[in-house]
Amino acid sequence: MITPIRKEGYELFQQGLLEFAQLEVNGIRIDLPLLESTKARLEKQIRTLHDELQEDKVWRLWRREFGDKAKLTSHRQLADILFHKLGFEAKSQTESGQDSADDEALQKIDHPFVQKLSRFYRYSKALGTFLKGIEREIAPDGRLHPSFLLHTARSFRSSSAEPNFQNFPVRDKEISEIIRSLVIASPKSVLVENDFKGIEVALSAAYHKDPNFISYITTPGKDMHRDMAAQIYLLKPKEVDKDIRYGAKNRFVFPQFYGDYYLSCAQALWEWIDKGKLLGPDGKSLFRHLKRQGITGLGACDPDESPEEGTFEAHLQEVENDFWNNRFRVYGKWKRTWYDLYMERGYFDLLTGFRVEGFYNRKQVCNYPIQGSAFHCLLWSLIRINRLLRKYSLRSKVVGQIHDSLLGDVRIREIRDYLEIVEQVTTVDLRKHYDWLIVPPEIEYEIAPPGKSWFAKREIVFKNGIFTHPTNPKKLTDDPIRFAEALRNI
DNA sequence: AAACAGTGCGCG
DNA sequence: AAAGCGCGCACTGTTT
Repeated sequence: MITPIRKEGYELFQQGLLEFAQLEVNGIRIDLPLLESTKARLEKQIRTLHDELQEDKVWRLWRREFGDKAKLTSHRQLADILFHKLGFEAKSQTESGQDSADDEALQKIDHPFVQKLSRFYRYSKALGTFLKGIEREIAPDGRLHPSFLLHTARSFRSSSAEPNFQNFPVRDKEISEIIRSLVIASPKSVLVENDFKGIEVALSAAYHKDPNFISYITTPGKDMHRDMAAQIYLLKPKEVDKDIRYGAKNRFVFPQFYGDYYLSCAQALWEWIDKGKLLGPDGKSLFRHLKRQGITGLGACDPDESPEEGTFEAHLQEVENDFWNNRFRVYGKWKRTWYDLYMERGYFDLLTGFRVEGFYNRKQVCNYPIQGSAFHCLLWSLIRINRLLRKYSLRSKVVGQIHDSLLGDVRIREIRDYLEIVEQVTTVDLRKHYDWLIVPPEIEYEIAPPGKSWFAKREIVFKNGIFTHPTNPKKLTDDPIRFAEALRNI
């Protein structure tokens, strides 16, 4: 049960709904000829893979087992073939205790049929969910009009449907190119994406106010992911490279913030040494370095046994303990008292003007305020940006929203005006409005060159009306048309 | 035919 | 004490 406890929360959602409706009306332009050709190409690739798979002897076994009911797309059948007929060892189970045949499991099986099947599933997902979803939902104006909703997410964020615009592929570069290349700008326009930088981290700080945490975020040169990487992999901070830092950030720090625990982190971080091809200070495998530091192996990672000394899992237990009780002890204490207060009162309040009542577990109680009000910063900004776009009669439109980012379909002549509005609202007005935002919000700028798709977006730097290259501090230009031309060369 | 549970996978 | 949080959508296989 969500209730706005203050007029502010009520107005945020009421006005937010109106602006979401505006986004839905604006719609996202789709490259229709490319959609048709991409679909045909992908269908052919999938057919080929399907035919090749059906020539494999594993498929003959599969047919023998399931007869006419045999289907390459049945994970239930696949699990039976892999783990009961072919004798591969199942390494993970589903929630109901069945052997899991998801991609993580498939990647652990070194077999040509299984690896081809994994590719078949990847392409099938791109076609079935995304290409067909886009095709089905395209309106007569050649645009997608996804719905953006405020009444479905339990965490007080938004959701998107018909199609879900918030899960278009981005991490898998090959699939991302297939799908995001279809999203294009209107005539005389470019696509502009603005992401809040670390807005959930900023909200987290606003709730717990941990001084060390805040110092990490606001002090130039300080870097919590680098320091955690050093502690986790027993390195000096300056020995931490990009890949090592990436692993610490995404396999320890963020999972810990959301309530993960050392055993699952230890396994993920250990696996990353191999996957990320991590190297120690001597340029040889990081495994070797850890061994020299007295870490003999990962450990059994059995939740019922306490970790054996000298294992990576034992080390991670110490790292986790230090993380919550020393490094970020104020944050750790906030988690405990925040939950205790909820248990006592039966509700918790968000900084953005909502009261949350009902049954929630410890993690939900600690995560919802952060996730929810981080999104509310985006929502508040959207309302304000749309009003200013109308006030100045600009023809540029916001066309999509993904929790902490906005997608604009921006007239080339208006690029500078649009970005100035975004900058003013997200970094100045927002901070003034939510005075509890003790970490100043920052916004990032990505633009697709004229004539290019969403996939081709490039990061640029924009400050005080001037566009610059992200690495080369040389001023690009302050003229939007010349700037748009210059974008082609970034 | 429609509804449902289970599994899997895309995103922040 | 338990062991990341939040969404929407496709597909299988069963039940209504």
